Amino acid sequence: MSLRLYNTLTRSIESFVPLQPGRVTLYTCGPTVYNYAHIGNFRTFLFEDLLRRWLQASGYDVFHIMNLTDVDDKTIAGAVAAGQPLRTYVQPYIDAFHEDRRYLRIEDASVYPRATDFIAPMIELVEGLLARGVAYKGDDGSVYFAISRFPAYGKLSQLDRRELKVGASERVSADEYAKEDARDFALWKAARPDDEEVGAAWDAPFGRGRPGWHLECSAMALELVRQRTGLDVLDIHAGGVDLIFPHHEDEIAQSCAYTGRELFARYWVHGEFLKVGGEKMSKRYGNITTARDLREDGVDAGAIRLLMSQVHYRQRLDLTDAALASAREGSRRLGEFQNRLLAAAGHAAGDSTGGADAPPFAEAAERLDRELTEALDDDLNAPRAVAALFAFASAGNSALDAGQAAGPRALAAWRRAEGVLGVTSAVQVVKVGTAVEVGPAADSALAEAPPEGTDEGAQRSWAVRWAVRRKDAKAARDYGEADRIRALLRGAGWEVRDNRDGSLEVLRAGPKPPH
RNA sequence: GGCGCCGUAGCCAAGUGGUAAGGCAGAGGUCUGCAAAACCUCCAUCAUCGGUUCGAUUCCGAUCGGCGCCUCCA
Repeated sequence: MSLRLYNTLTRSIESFVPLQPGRVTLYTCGPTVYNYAHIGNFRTFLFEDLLRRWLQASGYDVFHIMNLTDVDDKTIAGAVAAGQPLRTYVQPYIDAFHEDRRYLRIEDASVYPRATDFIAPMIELVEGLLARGVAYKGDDGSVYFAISRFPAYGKLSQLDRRELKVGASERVSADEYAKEDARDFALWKAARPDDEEVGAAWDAPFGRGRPGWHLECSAMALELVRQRTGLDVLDIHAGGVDLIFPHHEDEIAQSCAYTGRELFARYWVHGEFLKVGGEKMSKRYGNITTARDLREDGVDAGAIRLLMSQVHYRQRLDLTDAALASAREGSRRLGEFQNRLLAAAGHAAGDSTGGADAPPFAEAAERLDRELTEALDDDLNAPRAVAALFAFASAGNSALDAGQAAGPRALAAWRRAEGVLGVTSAVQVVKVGTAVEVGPAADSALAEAPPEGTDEGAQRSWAVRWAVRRKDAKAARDYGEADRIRALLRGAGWEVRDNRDGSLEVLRAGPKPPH
């Protein structure tokens, strides 16, 4: 059995077969960089990251394109308001996007094309459409796509089965009057003073202006895929469900009218929304949580990824404090297990048994491999994949408690699963007694409050020193003092743990320290 | 008005025509000076009402409730 995906184009689950064996071209609609992306946006990017990782884990060479929309109404409005050139205005948001996605462990796409770097291919595309007679120049100087001349229009969103509500859009833009049909969309927008002011206007044979939103994706996708594979059809195109109509529908119309192909992308996959308090997270509702908000709260990306992974990508997910807390705890547990497994398997590798897996581990590993594959191949059923990971952790903890040896087999299975899911929190464990971090100041005056700031080293040093004091108090059977110190550490987010072998450790679950 | 989605234990959630994964929380237990961690055990009949079926949570219909899209929108 291999990967099956729900294809919005056919509204059914299909076996995934790429155009070229072993290679996949994947295009995902990226952020419009006029602001910080919120985690609703990132839910989609996270689902695409899972798709990307699973394709790679399945052996495919994936060419992943994620565009950055740096020229549209919002970026231009922002640049005008800030009195900056478009490219200048947008740069901090591009940087922030990459920072946020790295925090969330979203793998690098192969390329991140910026719309303003692809003006030439866009102009070429518009010229092609004009030449084919499916585009026309309106009275306002803009160029529009004529839906009536592209019979396949509406296939993706099943427009033929719908009836557009009259006046569903409150906005009646000025260019309505320039179009032949109200549903026609702009390929190229005639330059306005604001566009000129921020450098968002380009000369073109059909008039000075700037690209329409839909055009950007078509032009960049076609250009990059042609460069890479020589083809003019994508394997997979992904995005959020709200892009199905009109964005993706319009991309299909432009691209197919231009290439003459029946398909622009062979598989269209769409992720559902993230909701907050029952409502869609949207800048419009003002219920935004950004990735950086969560990071500042000390949330490990593993917890966020777990939260998202516990709900299927085609199912809406409601973000609540309880759900996040639940995911943090689960992710922490996985992190603790990972620490144990790594230590055990690392130790086993050097011992006389040759590092072989004890039967319970060999069995658990085989099962995890199988269940992970079954789950993810089944339209990326991450909830089931995560369940398999938890089952492995439970079995592994149990086996470790029983003194069973973990070896390379168990380690490989864990790494494969966690490598795709990335749902484990980093749990810092510092063994106390090694004196490595204690230093000469161990018995000098030590502040009861943890050090200010985010210096991990200072935090850890502080915790270790107190832990050493507690160790001494405990050795002296001064349990009152030992308990007081534990409470002190707990208040700063550290837990003290006495192990069975008499060793002592302090640990904390949190975001990965900056690297 | 059109198209569509959802309603599973305290919370989140997967799934199946033959009596329901997983996570969090909770209860009891093992271990521990006390904890923490880990492990073990316990904790649902799947919104309501009809229908089809030997049998439905799983198919069909209706009802109630929540939500999304219909050219800004991940």
